[in-house]
Amino acid sequence: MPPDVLSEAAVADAECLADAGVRQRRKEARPQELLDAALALFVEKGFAATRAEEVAKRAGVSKGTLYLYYPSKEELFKAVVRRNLSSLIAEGLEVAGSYEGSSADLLALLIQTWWERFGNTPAAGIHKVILAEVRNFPELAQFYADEVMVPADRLFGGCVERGVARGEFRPMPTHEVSLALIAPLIFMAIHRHSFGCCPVHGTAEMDPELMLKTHLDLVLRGLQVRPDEPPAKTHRKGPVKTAA
Amino acid sequence: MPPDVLSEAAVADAECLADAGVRQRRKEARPQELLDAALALFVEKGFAATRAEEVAKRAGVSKGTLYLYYPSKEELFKAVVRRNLSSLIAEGLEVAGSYEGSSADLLALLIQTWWERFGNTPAAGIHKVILAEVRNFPELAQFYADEVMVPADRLFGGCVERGVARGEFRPMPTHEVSLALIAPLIFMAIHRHSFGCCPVHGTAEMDPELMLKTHLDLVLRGLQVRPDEPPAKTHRKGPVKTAA
Amino acid sequence: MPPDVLSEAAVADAECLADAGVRQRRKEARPQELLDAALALFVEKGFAATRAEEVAKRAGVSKGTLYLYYPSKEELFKAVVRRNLSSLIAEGLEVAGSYEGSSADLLALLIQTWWERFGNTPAAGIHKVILAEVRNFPELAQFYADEVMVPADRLFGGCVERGVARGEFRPMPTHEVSLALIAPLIFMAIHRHSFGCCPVHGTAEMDPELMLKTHLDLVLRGLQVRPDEPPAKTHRKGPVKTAA
Amino acid sequence: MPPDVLSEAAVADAECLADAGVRQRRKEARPQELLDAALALFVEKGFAATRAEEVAKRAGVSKGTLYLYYPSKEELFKAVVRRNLSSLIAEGLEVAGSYEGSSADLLALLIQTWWERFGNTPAAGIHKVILAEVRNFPELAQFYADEVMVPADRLFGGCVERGVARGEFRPMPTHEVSLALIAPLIFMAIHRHSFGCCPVHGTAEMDPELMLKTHLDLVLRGLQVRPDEPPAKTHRKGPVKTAA
DNA sequence: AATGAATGAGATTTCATTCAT
DNA sequence: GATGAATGAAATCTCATTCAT
Repeated sequence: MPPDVLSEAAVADAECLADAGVRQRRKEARPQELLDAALALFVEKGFAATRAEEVAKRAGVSKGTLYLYYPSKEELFKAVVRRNLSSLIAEGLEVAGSYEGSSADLLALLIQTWWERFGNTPAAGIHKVILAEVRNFPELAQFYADEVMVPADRLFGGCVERGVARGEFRPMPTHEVSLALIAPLIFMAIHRHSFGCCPVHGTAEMDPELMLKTHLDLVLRGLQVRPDEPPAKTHRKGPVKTAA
Repeated sequence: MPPDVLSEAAVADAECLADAGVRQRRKEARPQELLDAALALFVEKGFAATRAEEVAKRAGVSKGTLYLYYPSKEELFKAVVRRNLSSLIAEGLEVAGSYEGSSADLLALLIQTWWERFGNTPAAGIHKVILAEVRNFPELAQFYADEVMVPADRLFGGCVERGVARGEFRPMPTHEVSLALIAPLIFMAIHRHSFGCCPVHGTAEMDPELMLKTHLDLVLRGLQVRPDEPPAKTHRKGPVKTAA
Repeated sequence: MPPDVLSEAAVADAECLADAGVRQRRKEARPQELLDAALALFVEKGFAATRAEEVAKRAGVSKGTLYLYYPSKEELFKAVVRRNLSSLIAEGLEVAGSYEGSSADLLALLIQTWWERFGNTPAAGIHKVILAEVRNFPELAQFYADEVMVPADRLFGGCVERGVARGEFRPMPTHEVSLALIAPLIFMAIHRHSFGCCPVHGTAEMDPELMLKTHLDLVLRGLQVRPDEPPAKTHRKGPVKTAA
Repeated sequence: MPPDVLSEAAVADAECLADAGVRQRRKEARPQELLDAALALFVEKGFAATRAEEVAKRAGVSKGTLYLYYPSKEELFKAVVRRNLSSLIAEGLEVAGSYEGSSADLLALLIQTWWERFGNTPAAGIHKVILAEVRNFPELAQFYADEVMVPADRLFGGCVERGVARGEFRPMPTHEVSLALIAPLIFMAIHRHSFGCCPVHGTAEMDPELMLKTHLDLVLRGLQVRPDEPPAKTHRKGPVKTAA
């Protein structure tokens, strides 16, 4: 829907005789304003509990206008997901591709970047919504897998393999390590969007920076070949080497 | 009139002991049946998207009957949480309390047990629901923190501290390590309840057992003092050294 | 649930062969107990807002038992009305028939008696319910007219006519005077059942006794022929002269 | 069904092309249309027995629209009460304030006006509903007392006191006289809304005008000082003398 | 006769969506 | 294009009534 809607809008704008100004700017900004409003609300309340009218109000338009741009709440939801996740991975792959330093440093950089650019961002809340609602929107599953899970696995997994190939890391099951790397990050992001807002008695305030550092410390040390160890032989699951 | 009525009653009473009443038995089984149905549906669809009538139907009763046992959908949900989570931690604490072996083995045992008794169980899906909807039900936040998060932190954190105290583990920030330990487990559990059902193209089938082993391998190795290292000084809450 | 009921039943069962007593007595008392409970609740909450189960509980029986005696809530309501209104008038007519004193004294006596025997009694609340619900139960209209309105009119109207005939009262439209006599009484009774329970700020506490006396004083003085007046000619249904 | 709605709609249709907003006009008319529909139904069936959807249908709108204007049935009811009762007393007090004639004539005027402007109007049926349901809506009690009972007492009571002060009336307990004055009026109004619709066999058709005149005649004659009487000393709240 | 678990029609209320202006 | 009044399907929850025990 977005593409043709937008091009139609462009035509309409061209016909718009006099003003072409404020209105113009606003009209083109509309979809993004609506997606931003929707993201914020979906992340806060979830899909079902977010009312369409609220999204419209937060975007500064009326309920009717929302439906001018997105034919249903469900389509709006999908558009939010697409918009916010699709561009995520490219950047990471780019960074990884041209990196020259040690694999440990690369992993540290990727994780730090992920956190700054995404985990610490409202968009990270989308994971919460996806995980929660994917079973109610089965078509999202494939989308999420393609857009997020597979690339993330490739990114982090690739980095692990690089380390193994260069003799920096022990050979380990790539896929599983990749998950062990990313899971605490996503979990922490989700957590902050669920509990972070209204702090709860008895739970220590979590410091994400410390958490990040600790996690990285643990995993890198877990991955790295110890000075005293002989480089292990390859086996397990084909190309992946086990530790012991 | 009275005599025969009463003798009839006596006969009835006599039979009463034998069958005790299908009705009776059903009545006693109801709460569990309802909780099971509710758990399954909440986990599948989330709280808001689950209709009360659906829960009733799955439990084989009518809408009205559900409300005979739980006064509202929200109370039903709390009952589900209580029933499925509250007894979990106690057992773990007990095991940990009397354990004699190494801290690494204890952690391995706890994680393995957690997975078998909970993570690999429908009840693990509750985490998904809680994370997704806790902001709409603030009282649940505290409830969940008290019942689940705090005890879990105590259990795993305690184990880490034990290892540090015994010189087996490097000194590290307990709370953060605890989270790094548990996050991948919960994440995996949630993931299985979101995506596990309808497998998605392009994603490798995740093998939880391997994942568990790998995660444990990574983290334990990350925690443990290296043979060549001098036993580090205790410094909790201090700056953490990165492995690299 | 009421313990006395249960223990009583237990006792009855124990004595079972011999007694035929308590149970019997209870069974015969049931309808009245149910009607009393229903009266109290209907008067307090109205017909629609009274739940059948509440009536049963107040009568010390189970919901099912209520339906053993009355086939529906509606029939129960009618039975309550019948039971509580039907015997009201007879007594008054009896008193009036044999009275020897002045008509003013007779009216005073009737009104006082009405108040003591009925107006000041829970049963007076029925008027409230009838007036409120008669349009939802059209058949009650005729019943109420026959059992209450017509006899009351006859009682008080007859007394007025007696006074007129004996030259004590001015000739006035009997029916209207009768209504003017009874209306404040019923109104006061209803009022006490509506507002009397939870006193309201700003309204003076009403003293029913004083109200009664004042009303009687006003009306009797309004009715009675003045010493200085020539005894007026009878003219029912003719135009009524205003006092001023 | 509602004539006003239909005629308005017809007018609107006629102007349709030119106008700039049937919708607008309808929107402004809505609250009154809804209140009228609600008044009619509440008076006919009572609060609990009136379904919100029925009110909407009678006002010519859908269920949802009703809730656009009033957030709950209870609020709708309060709005009906406010709209129909709150402006009533002001007018009376105004009339009374500037009146120059005798107190008897003033009372006659007030009562006549009350009847024409209110008692003989659908709004009078509200009294029925209030009395019947006030115990289920305790906050209405205070509202009704403030808006209706206290002002009415002040109006009529003030008039009685005026008569006493000017030597026209015997000194009597103001509050009680006030009630004795108003009670038959309200009672009659309620009665007409309960029984007036479907006439009942055996009860004389009540002529409200005659009833009003008779009541007024009785009470005024009861109140007024007799020519042969010495003007009594003031003694409020003291024991009241019976006429006989 | 008595019970109370079970039912399901029905009431209130919400909200995604439409459409006249 | 933009609005927001209007709609009605659907969800939660209640309660009169039934019926197996």
